[in-house]
Amino acid sequence: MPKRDAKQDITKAAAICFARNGVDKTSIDEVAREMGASKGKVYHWFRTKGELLLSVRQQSILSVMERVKPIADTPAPTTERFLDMAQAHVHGILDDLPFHRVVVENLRSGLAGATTEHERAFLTEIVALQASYEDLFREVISAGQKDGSFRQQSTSVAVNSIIVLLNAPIFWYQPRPEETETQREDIAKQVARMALGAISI
Amino acid sequence: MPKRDAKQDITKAAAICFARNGVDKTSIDEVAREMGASKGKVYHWFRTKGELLLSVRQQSILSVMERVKPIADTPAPTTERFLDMAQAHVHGILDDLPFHRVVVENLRSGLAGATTEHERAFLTEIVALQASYEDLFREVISAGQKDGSFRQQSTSVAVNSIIVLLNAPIFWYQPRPEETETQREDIAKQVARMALGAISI
Amino acid sequence: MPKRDAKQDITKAAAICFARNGVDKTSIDEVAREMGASKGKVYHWFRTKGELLLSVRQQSILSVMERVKPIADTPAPTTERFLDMAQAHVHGILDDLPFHRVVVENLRSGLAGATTEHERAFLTEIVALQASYEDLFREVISAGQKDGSFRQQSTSVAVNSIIVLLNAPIFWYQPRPEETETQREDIAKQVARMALGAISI
Amino acid sequence: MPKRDAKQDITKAAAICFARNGVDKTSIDEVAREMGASKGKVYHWFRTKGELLLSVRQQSILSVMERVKPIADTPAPTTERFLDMAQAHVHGILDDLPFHRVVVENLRSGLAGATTEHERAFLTEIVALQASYEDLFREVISAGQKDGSFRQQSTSVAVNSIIVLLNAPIFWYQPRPEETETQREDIAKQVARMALGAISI
DNA sequence: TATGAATGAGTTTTCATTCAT
DNA sequence: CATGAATGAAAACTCATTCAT
Repeated sequence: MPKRDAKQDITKAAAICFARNGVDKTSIDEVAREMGASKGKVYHWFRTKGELLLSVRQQSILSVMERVKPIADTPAPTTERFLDMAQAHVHGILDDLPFHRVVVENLRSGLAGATTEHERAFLTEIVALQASYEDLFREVISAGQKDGSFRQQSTSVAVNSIIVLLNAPIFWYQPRPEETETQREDIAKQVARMALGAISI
Repeated sequence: MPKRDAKQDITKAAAICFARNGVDKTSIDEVAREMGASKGKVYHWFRTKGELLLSVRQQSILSVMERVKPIADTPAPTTERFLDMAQAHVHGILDDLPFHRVVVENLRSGLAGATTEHERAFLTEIVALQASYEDLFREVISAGQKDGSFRQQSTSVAVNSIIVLLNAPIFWYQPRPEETETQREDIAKQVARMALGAISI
Repeated sequence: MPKRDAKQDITKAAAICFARNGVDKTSIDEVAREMGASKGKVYHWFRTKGELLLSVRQQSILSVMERVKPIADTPAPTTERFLDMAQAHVHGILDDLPFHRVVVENLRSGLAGATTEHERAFLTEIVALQASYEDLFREVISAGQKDGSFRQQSTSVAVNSIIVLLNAPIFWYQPRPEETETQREDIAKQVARMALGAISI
Repeated sequence: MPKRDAKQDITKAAAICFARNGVDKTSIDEVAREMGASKGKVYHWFRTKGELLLSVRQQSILSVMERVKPIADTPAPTTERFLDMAQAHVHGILDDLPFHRVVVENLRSGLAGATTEHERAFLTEIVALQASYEDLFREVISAGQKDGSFRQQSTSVAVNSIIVLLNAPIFWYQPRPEETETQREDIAKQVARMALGAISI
């Protein structure tokens, strides 16, 4: 099995378990059981539990970025561009809810718990990744403020708050068996529209 | 010492510890040490660690409600009323940051981990309290939608999202020693203004 | 409330709790709750939990002795006397099952756990009481061996074994709501008859 | 090390400790220390302390059964067969006294304390094993009642009482350093003889 | 006499991590 | 690469006991 696959399988299993019971109530044994392997396999690919959590976080950022970056690179007008980016973000959240829930619930423990040299290096990398993701929004908002589409205000506060707002469904969305696709579409549209309103003049 | 005092002292110590290291990384021993008492005292007043967390959550809701309710009861126009409520909420969050951080980071564990009969009863009570707090916002938003101040959209999604947005500083605000008061004022104003924009026409 | 009553009430509550969940799984709090009092009351009358267990044991011996001694003092022929004593013993066991169960299940812990000076003194007293009870059977068996009614064999082994046999219902008798009186009568008769057979020629 | 060995080693160490101080006064740490291993090892093989106790009980039944079953399968006349079975049972008890003491002292706690799903399943298995052992005596006693060797009486009461009687040495036999073998022989003979008398015409 | 708050030692259990195979 | 036995450091929780009221 190539390196990538093994690591991704484990990361996915970890995300599922972490989302189900919380990081601290999930044992490595449980993660292994989730993917039908033994504890040893997990430790073969990840040195510590913290590294596993960081891996989940990395995946979470990458998966949303994959959707948002292409739109950010578009030359569309700021308002339209922002709206599309926001909607793509919410869609990404809704499509992979457990993954993102884990991350949001463990932002701080990620910062505090990185004890190993290895972990710290990994964390630095992820923080940079997160920053580069936030920059996508920083840029479009900044541009909108310059061209008069968006209100003049602290860009930092705006960017941070907007991202929290776009993550909001994490806290209250309960996937239902029926008509999920349309529902998600509606939620994504509404939340993105609210985000636009939050920064518009 | 009357019942209230002991329980409140313990709850406060717990909030401090939970905020510092996270709930799972905090031992009951540490909570006891924080208030210069013995582990036994904590267990005399709270049967489980989960009950202690619920107590923190209860205080958190009550303290914000105390600030917001009087404004909600005001006959001011919806837009103005909403803006003031929102600002009061953010202010409450910023003034007691650690307390509220604990709660937001552990919303789901509160739901999943309530194993004891006692805990479940307590949780039900708190869920009702939280619902009654959210109703303050539900009502003003609903009123604004009727009188044409606010956009027509799902009220549930709007209320839930707005509350997450007002909680946003939890995720990024770092209190600094200097000029905190003005800073907070500015942040509260800006976030409240963004919230208003998020629902306005 | 006179001394006797308080101590007896507590002893009875303790016996009930001990029989229900075992001595070690019963807290003093539970004993207090059983009689609608507070932990402090128990500790006012008994210095340690071990003393409480000894008190249960004392009551157990006294209550059976009360039934058996009058018969032992009778001048009836050995065979008849033994049979009546045995039957009275079994009856006593069945009438106060929980009490006696506790004692039998904790014979050794009574010996090992007596740590306090006070407890040791109490234990000595109870061991003497138990010995004097066993003597009732020792005497009748001994007499029967001399007059040719009972088999010649080690009297110690005989006495010890007979008493265990007479206690046997402790291990398997389950009181049922219906027709208990006749049932008990039958069991007492049969077990007593078996005991007689065990020592007869 | 094969599975069997580890589990058996732990069970044996547990039996020794339980017999020495009682189940409740024995910590898992002590069991581990007894066999020069770590607490973790015990928990690797047994999920709970209760399961460990059940394992001791299982061994206890199996070891006596091993001695008695071959005799029960013999075509000897009922009286002789019963006497030999009884003697074998007492011998088994005396040879492994601590083991059997543990079991008898904790018969009920085994029933009440089985909380885990796993434990309940194990308990069911053991109850069946115990029943099959008792059946050996039920059958010979029943046969003796039919062929006129034994008194007509409730077979259940007889079987239960006889087994308690055969276990009696548990309560009073103190192994001494000198001349143990002959002593045991005598005790086994006498107790078996008493048991026979208890059911004979 | 009785109460119940407080203590702190002790117990079971869990789990990340290591390592021989 | 993968397994799973073994370790040992926590951590939650219990409870006998004390003591001020």
